[in-house]
Amino acid sequence: MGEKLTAVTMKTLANKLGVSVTTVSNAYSKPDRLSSELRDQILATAKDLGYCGPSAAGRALRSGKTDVCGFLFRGGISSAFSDPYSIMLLAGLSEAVEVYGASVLLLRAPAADEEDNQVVRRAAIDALVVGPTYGQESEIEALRQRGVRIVRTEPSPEDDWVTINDAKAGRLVGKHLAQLGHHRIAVIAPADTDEDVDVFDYSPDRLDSRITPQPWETERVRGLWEKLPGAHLQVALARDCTRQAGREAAAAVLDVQDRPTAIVALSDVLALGVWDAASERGLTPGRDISIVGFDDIPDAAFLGMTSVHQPITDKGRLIGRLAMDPDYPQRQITLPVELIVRSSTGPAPKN
Amino acid sequence: MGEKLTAVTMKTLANKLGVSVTTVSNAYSKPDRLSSELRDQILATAKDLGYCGPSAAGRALRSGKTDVCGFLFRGGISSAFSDPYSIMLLAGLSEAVEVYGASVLLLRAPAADEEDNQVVRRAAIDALVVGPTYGQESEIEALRQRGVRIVRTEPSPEDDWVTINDAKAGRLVGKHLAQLGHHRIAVIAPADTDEDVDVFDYSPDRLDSRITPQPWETERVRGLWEKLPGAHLQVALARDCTRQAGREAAAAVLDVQDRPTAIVALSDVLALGVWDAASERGLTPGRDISIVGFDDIPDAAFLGMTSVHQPITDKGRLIGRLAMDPDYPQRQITLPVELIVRSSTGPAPKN
DNA sequence: TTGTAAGCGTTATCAG
DNA sequence: CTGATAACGCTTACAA
Repeated sequence: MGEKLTAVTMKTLANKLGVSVTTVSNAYSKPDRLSSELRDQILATAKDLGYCGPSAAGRALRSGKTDVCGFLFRGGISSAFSDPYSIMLLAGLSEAVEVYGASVLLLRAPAADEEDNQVVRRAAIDALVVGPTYGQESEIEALRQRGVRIVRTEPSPEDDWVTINDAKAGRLVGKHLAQLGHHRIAVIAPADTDEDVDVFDYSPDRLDSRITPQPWETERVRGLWEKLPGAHLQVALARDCTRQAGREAAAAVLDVQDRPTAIVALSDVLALGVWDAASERGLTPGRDISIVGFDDIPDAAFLGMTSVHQPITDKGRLIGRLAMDPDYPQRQITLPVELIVRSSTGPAPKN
Repeated sequence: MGEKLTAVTMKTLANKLGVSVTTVSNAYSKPDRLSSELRDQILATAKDLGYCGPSAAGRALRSGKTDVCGFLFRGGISSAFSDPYSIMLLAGLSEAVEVYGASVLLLRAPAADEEDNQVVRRAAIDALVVGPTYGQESEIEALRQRGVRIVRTEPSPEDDWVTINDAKAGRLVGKHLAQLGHHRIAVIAPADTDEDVDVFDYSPDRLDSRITPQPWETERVRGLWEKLPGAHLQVALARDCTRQAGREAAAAVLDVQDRPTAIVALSDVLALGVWDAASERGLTPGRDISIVGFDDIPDAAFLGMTSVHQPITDKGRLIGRLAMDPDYPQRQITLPVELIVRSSTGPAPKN
């Protein structure tokens, strides 16, 4: 008994050394404001007493800085981890954020029907990275009012963003397929719905009426359509953005009389599923059927997938810089895209 | 001018409503301590004034709780994101942690030569998840002293952990290969070094002398060895735990006179690289050469990889529970492993 | 059911 | 170069 279990704080150090708390604080955050001998002495006693640096909470409360960058996931976190795109983005983001001595906090966006999500609102963060817009923006608004810097992956008037030109990406694919003589084309789009695979002839309105497409989806299809005048463009909705869903959606357009000669998946993960479906039917990609994806993820590149490359990791890095550095000059950035032609596309088979 | 830009706090609300700060606080954290009318009124004015809930910093400072679970990455964050194992673990972890209203903070473990990493020490977290032990444990020690709960993926006397029996996993593979009549076997192990691929005959000491293997590596090889008495066991070191590194390491053991009839990669990512290397040489896995991996990740399963399954996502979930719930009864858990035989293994070719 | 007062650990400000 | 003092926004005893 009589055992004193007080936490070691700056005060403890200050008392022990006969200096003020301010000086101890300065030893950590403002090294140039005290003699280096005193600083060394303070750091040494800190190690002695088992003091492990300024507490994040105290620091955050007083200075408002947390050195944490939030990353908001749409829907379940698991979905984000099953998508190489998110993961590569996250990798780049973490890398950049690290340079500023900060870390990344994973935040799950509340579902549209959730009242108000305390988890996101309460987050102690300096900046928040937001992916494709999701229904409920109120949490983001709340954070913005608290002074949290918002960085997006899609254009937004009031926030910073790093994006690509999705319409152009679509056009690159459209042009490529037109040159190869494709006329019957199917688009596989993620629907984020629980319903069965749905197939319909494309028109902008009809797409909007079936799902609430995210801007990048709308834009990609629009660009594609623009370069394929007169083509027969179908859309098949995939349950979600996974390989398996892509496979199922592809099955729906492949198992019919006049199957398309080319399938465009709105992301490479889906395209991999398309590849699976084609292979299972004895179709060789690039010869019997052309397959195109977007994003150019390694797994797809490895197989020889023709895809629209975007610098995902660089995008993440840039987002990280914008998030952590308020003085970074360019705050709304469009990154280049490029069509990488590989073996999965070829001339439309004549039959 | 004269514009007052004060942050909206509980005090603002309290003044506006003529109640005390305590009551406002209770409206958020202890709803049963005030009448529901008053609570509703408070929440309404909060929305009015644009108050977005208790600030994490204040809360953390006063109560000590942050509702954040740290996840410590070995080496660069990028490496963790390139490994499906880490990603699946993280997915399970996030899922569980979310249930407790908490989020996950990604922390990069400092390199062995870094003095003291403020980023990890300062982290405002309730619990820390630590993967395979890395050299410098002092950061972890510091956090433990601050009352941060430590959960590991490998057995540790003083902390909580969730692990698998790696030796048993190795034995399952050894037994399987023995039954198939394999005698010349190569093991691909990740070395985390920049040196060239190194190949040597296995013995426990020799492995330790070449690299500093992590416990799970040592155990897996030991188990394997145990069930393969008299076999010729080689070890090839891969640069890191990536598909490409696995491919390079496999090349080194395949391009020789008496190549092994079976290759055991210590993780499925490496095994995929082995598969690549074999295919490039016209060898069909399961017929011309047997390939076995560990972890049973989807990409490998898809190809037909024989692998030791471990419930990675469940492991993550369990770790999350241990991290967030101090009262969870079982605190040191070993999860089952199971050999899944697929097409990548077959009888040793006689030649 | 509500209020009062103290203090969590830090940093900003200003004075020596 | 160093120090005293006052917040930062919240929760927690305890008191009413």
